[in-house]
Amino acid sequence: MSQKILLVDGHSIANRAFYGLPLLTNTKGLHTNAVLGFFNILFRTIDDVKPDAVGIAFDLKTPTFRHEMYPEYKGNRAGFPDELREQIPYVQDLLKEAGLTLLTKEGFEADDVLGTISKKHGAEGDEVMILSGDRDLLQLVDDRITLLIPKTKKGGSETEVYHAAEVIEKYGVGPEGYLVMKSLMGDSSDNIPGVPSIGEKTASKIVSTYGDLENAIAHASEIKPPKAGQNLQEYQEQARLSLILATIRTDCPDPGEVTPLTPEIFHTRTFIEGLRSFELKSLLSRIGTREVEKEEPEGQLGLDEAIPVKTEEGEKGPDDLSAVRELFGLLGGTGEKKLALYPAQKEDGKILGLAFAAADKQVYTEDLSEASQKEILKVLHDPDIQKITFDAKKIQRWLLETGSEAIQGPLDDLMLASYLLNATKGSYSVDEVSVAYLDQFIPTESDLLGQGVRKKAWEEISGKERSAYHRQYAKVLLSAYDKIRTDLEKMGLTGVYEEIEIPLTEVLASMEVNGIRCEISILEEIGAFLRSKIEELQKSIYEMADGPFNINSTKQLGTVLFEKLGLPTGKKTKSGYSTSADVLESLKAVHPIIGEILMYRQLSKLESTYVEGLKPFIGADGHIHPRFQQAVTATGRLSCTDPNLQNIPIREDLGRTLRRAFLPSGEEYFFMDADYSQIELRLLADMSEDENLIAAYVRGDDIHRLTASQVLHIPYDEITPQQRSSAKAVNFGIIYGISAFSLSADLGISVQEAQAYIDHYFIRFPKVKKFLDECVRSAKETGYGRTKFGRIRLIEELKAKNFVQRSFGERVAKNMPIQGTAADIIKIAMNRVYTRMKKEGLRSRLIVQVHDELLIEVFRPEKDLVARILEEEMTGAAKLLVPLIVDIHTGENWYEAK
DNA sequence: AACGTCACG
DNA sequence: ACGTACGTGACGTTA
Repeated sequence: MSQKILLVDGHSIANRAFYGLPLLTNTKGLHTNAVLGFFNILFRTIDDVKPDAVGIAFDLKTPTFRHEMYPEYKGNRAGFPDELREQIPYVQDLLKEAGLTLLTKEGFEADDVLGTISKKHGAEGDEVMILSGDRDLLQLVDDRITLLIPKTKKGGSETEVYHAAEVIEKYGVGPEGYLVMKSLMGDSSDNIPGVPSIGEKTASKIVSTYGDLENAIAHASEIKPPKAGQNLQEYQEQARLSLILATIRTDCPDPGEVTPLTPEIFHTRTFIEGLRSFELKSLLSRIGTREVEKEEPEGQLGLDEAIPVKTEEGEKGPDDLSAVRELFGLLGGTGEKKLALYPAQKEDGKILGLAFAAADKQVYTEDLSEASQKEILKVLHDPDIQKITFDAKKIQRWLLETGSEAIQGPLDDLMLASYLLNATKGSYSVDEVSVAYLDQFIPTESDLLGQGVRKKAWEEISGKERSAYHRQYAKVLLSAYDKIRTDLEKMGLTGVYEEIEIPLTEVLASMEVNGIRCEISILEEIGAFLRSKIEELQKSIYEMADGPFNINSTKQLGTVLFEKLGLPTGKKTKSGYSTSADVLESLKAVHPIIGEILMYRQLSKLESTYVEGLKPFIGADGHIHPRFQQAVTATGRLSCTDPNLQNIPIREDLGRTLRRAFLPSGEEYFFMDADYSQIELRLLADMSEDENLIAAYVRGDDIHRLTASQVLHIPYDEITPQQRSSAKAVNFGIIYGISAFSLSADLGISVQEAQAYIDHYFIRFPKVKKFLDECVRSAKETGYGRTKFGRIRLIEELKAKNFVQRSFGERVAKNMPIQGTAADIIKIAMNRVYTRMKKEGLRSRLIVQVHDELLIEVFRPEKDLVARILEEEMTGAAKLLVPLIVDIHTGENWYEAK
């Protein structure tokens, strides 16, 4: 039986790997780039080649027969840098732990071992691939042996493949000829002497003309250029020696055996633990990759029982509906009623299929016909069945879009659970849950589909693979559920999870499905105006700059302003002069071009981001359907993308007019906008229990005026607008974890003056100081900050030795409880408002949230009722020591409603 | 892909 | 004595 054999030149690949990646260090301080790169190249090649057996050869430290013949051999090799040398044993240990036998031979080099084994297998009719970064091995290539050279280009995952044809193409000679070439050219890295004045070109010509070395020596006098021929004559002994040194031996005694690539290889416990201890996470997830491509994935994937489904034409099996019914049947009776579900999602966001897991069974179906959906809905609406999901909003959207009710009964979302457990990760995936809770490595989506431009659609891989992947994900959810709930409980997060995040999934889904109407003609109108202004400004700027340049390029702009026009430079950035608005603002008086540039910037921002940027998001229904992301921010806020509707201009008049393009979906509706008044400062008062602040809010004072009065010792009624505005900056600063330096920059005063403000503030509001200090102290003790409702944020930076990082951690520890509590409160309010409007059967609906503000599309007859609901549910969302005030505005568009 | 910039709370 | 506000997302340029 002919086999495919992969042979690897260990040192050479480690060397390639080392230089292909930056010098990475894990948390234990060990360098890992060569280890990571080595296995990346190895796994990639195994994926490509799919060999039956693998052999990896290494050099030994002991001298070889070549050293005995020629003591200078490899004499001037600089050797590996220490950072690489120390990684070689790690690579070797990991390979051994993976179950491979390393191939080495006293007195020989790895090349000789590879040569011997490859020729042996070639002779037996096997197909041999040699993986090396060293072109010396080209001499081994024949019709059964191929050389693979991984390219070192950064991030490149390409491999050069050398059959005999490619060798001839590239060097003009065959594999044996390449060896002769080398003995003529020499090789400085191995200190093979060669013949002076013969380089690659001449060597190639000589070899293609005369074939072997002896024939070339015999005809040395004919060789052109004559100098080369003369030298060959003169240095013929040296050439003969070079030939012997360069010749890879194919007759090593007992070179060892290749290891068959059984499913166990690379899947041993010790190997996986080894990778984990090196913190090579990307490799861990890669391991699953090859598993799923195996013939029978089920067993290895740990799927207990796979019910075959008709995921593609021609594949026979019981029809999906009965398979789904069979699985749902397990949920009856008195047993555990837990159902995990995981959707397959197309690129356009549509649901392609659904995987379910219950008890020990999983099914995957792409039959979303009415009959099938009916069956599924029965379960999703069953109040006795526990639904376990990952990103429940996705399912909720699907239900709402198809005109069904959202999920009813107990619902779990392990994405949200993971987010609550560590909000600083930014992205969450089932494969991570699998590793963290089940110690099992499963393929990621990009393992199956690839990434970037080469990313495939689900439809492009086999139905079998789609099914296996999604069933496995559903199974992981079911298996990890108990453990993750235990963790939530342990961290005191059950409340936020059950009361806030889970119910919010339906609210957000409904907001996304509804979307907000955006009138493209209004956008266009503003766009046309902006473009004409931008053109004028551009002209004027070019004139003042004495020539055109790209104003959008900070680099070119910097050159024009600070070199050509010689304006005084302000801050610097990594790559040159800063041209940010605050720098330019300070130069406004120096040169008239500055004002024009600031205006140009402002207008281009509006044009590119808010006119052209929004247009593509307006759907066929005239609505924008953004995504409200629930598991992104570190503090518990929502984020909004595709597009971001949380940063539509409002501060400047011109930008604000863009809000006129946002309209209610029909004549019978208008907008109502409700925002919390100073919610963060009120929370500071509440959480610090500072009597002074609380009293001010209870009295209904203007808080900034009060702050100014107290800090400056000036009567409340005598505060100037200037003083009030400074106090406002101080108040904001407090929430952000103030420093005198930043406050001074913000207010344009000296650091000493700023420090005096801060000192006075804390004398006047001592409990605030105490509260902020306590936030830092407890965060240092526990490792996280916590909101009033229990949400946490891990703050690793507090442990940092580095002052800058640690200071950042301290500011975060002060800010997160406040910002996060405000986020909790508005989420609670959203749930309450949504539930109430739904219960009372209103046609009005929540459409956008902007951190402390809710935008509602109100059905005209429901005006008073909605205003009352908003007021009651928002102010009632939290019981504080100060009143929670909501301001409500109405209008025919978003501009008017603020 | 990273950077600089700027829109929002 | 360190460099500095907290939280986001999107755009255009440059590497």
